[in-house]
Amino acid sequence: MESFRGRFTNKIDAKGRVSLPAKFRSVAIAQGLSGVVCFPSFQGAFIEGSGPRFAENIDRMLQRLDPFSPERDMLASVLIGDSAELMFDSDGRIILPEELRAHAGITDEATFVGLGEKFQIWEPKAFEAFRAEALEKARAYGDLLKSTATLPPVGGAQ
Amino acid sequence: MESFRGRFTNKIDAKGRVSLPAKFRSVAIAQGLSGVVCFPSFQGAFIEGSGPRFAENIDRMLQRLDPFSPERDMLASVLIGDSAELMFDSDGRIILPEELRAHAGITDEATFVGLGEKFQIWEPKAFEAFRAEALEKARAYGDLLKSTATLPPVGGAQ
DNA sequence: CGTTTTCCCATGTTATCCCATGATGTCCCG
DNA sequence: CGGGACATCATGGGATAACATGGGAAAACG
Repeated sequence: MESFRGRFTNKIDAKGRVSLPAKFRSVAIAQGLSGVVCFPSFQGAFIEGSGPRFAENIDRMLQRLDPFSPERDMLASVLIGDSAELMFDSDGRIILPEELRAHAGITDEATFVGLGEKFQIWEPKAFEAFRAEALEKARAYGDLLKSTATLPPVGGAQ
Repeated sequence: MESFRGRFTNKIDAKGRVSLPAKFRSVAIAQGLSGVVCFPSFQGAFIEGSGPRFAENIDRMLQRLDPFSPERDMLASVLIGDSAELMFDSDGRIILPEELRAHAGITDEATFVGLGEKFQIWEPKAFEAFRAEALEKARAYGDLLKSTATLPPVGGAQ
């Protein structure tokens, strides 16, 4: 499988370990890493995650900027300094660092949501709320879809 | 791991020793040096650090400048003259020279921030302030990435 | 010689490895 | 079509290794 797909809620044990869903695991491994790269979203209270390929793309984009420019340093300290490469153990589990758990309000359970080339990790109830809201707004935004259908595509989702 | 990633705050002991984060250590060793190269930033009160690879890259960048220009001399005096190759001891610790600590205002704790090919060393509170600013500006700077990218947006779409 | 640096060891904490269990799902064969 | 053997997976626990940190002793330096 080549992209992160589906939704899974797993428990976090006393040691802070949580199983990365097996299907996500195989995506990361197919990209050449026995682990995933995670960082706090600056869009909301959840964690962004991806395989090494997406993470390397970010690195490469940053390297196009001048190596000592303030812009590069600021972007990198947010995108890389706040990120963590989480290798899974022999059973496919990862440990979410304290800062990431705090950012997402995660305590004893985590919801993994596949989004294609990347995925998100949510506190389960927070995700439910987000999803309900998204569903509600989708109705209102439905018009937008029609109206943009004839326009060139934007950056967004996949 | 091939690039410096994540953020770690370690203590400086009475002898001036501080552990280089284990993950940074393995990056440097993978580049062929049991140590790191550090020099004062000319952008602010923090220390720049890297493995040997990026350090050699800096040399190359300097060599492209006019050899007798004052600009080149000034850059070189900071990037090379003020730089130090800090080898880690048998436990993976380094000693930050007095001038570097003074430049960054570091006393008893140091925050290591991975930025990909290089990293920075900050006084913890100073970094917190910088990070708050960086987070604020990251969205604006995000355009820099998008415009240079043939790739999907980084911030996390929604 | 006294000061600083380097090496070695001790310790507590945290992460990692290894094995066990139960639950679920898959496949094969009757 | 049904049932059971087997694989996969999430989860838990104990043992082990890695790491950050502190301190002492030996070595280098001026």
